[in-house]
Amino acid sequence: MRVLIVEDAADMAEAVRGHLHRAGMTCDVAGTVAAAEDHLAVTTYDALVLDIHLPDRTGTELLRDLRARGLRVPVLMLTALFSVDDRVSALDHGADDYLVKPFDHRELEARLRALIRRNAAQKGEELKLGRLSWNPATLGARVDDERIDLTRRETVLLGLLIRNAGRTMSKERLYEGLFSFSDTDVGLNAIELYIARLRKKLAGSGVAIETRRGLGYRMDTDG
Amino acid sequence: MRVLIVEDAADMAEAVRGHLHRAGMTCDVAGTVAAAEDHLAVTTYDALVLDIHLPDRTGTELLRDLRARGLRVPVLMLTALFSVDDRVSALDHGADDYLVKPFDHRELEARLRALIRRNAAQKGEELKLGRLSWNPATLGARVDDERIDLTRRETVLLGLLIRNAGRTMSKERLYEGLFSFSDTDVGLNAIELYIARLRKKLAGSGVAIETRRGLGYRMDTDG
DNA sequence: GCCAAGCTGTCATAAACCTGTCAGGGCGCG
DNA sequence: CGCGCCCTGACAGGTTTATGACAGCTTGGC
Repeated sequence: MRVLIVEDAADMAEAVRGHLHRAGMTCDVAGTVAAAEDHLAVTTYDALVLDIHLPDRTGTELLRDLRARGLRVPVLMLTALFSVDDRVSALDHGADDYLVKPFDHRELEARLRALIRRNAAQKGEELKLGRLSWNPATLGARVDDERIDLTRRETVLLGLLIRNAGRTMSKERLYEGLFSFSDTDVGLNAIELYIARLRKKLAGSGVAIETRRGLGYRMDTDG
Repeated sequence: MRVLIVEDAADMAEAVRGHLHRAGMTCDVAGTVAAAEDHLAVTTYDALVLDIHLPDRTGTELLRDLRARGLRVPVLMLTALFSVDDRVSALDHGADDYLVKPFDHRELEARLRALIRRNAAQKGEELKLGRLSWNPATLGARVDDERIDLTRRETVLLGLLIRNAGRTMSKERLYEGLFSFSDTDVGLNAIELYIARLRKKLAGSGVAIETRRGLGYRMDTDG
């Protein structure tokens, strides 16, 4: 769950970030459209929270550009105006939902979750590999019918690997998925650590995490 | 049991909310079709109580749209008119039941419960797990044949957990099911509290509520 | 109405355990 | 062989969860 918040009012942005973070989402903040585009060029997000009024350009313009480029990431617009025109305009430009300021943080969270879930549902659930299966909805992993308990980070890491089974994931890519920019100063070593822990818990599952020296890791059926 | 009340007369809406609340249901109120749609976009309800006459559009139109979208949530219509036409019209548009104002609140509650039960019946009744059983219709819980007394919130929480037995439910998800938007400022901590209380009452029932740190809670047979 | 009983949710404190660093050693590749 | 990358056990924080005590509200009985 990685979310980009595009909002120039620093206190507002921080408040939203705090709430979503507590809700288990990883958040980055951009104060301008330019900054937002920089983030988007580098990282893949599960959703955007987008203010309409920004210093350099309007959020609507950013949204239109994104859709023109074929990006289908869920977007929730924020607006200070309660006007049907604004709402229609936002939805016309490809927003998935909108919210009028001031809003209840729990409502923002709930709607965002709904958007992300809706989006994720289209991609299909319950991934399997060898005798291992993983369900992103229930956060459960099983080998045959026996459950394996994973911690939060292990769960995220397994998700990244199994969704890209057969492909080599660079350590940096995994790092990005696992930690947000605000997780200050976590060493790359942490990835190695979680790979090791995951390997231990996945022993005998018919699935292996191969090390590809200098390139990254690849999950695949073992043997 | 989460119910959305769509009614523009505030006093009427509040009265209904009060009664259903006392009957152990979690209620949200929407005064317009637009507001109702916003709620529906965010949350899943077990039933709708829908007035026909609303400020922006008619309840019938909302109902038709819902059915067109394939939503099969049980809907009980309220109408001030005693007219066979109105009744037929409502049922034609996909309402499951209707009630003519003024009505007895106990009747509303009974019919609503019947609708929910009918809907739940399709999904299978009387949930069992270990030596614990829970009846969604009567909201009663038993261990073997001995009844255990649960408070309202405990009942709702048990329902959420047992319906999703074996699945990890995030604290936020439980929170959504347990508290409505009008329960202002209830801390997430409250979930932990009710988990603790439920665990105490469920001791020796063969059922355990496991903590998955950072992820949520999971109910399952213990041992 | 009024009172008692019980349900609710907050707070503070303690416990549990997840996280990430470090360091020592292993292994592959040039 | 040597360098650099990777593995992994142990450990110190730090964050999340558990739980008892308490005050405000509701509810139901009288």
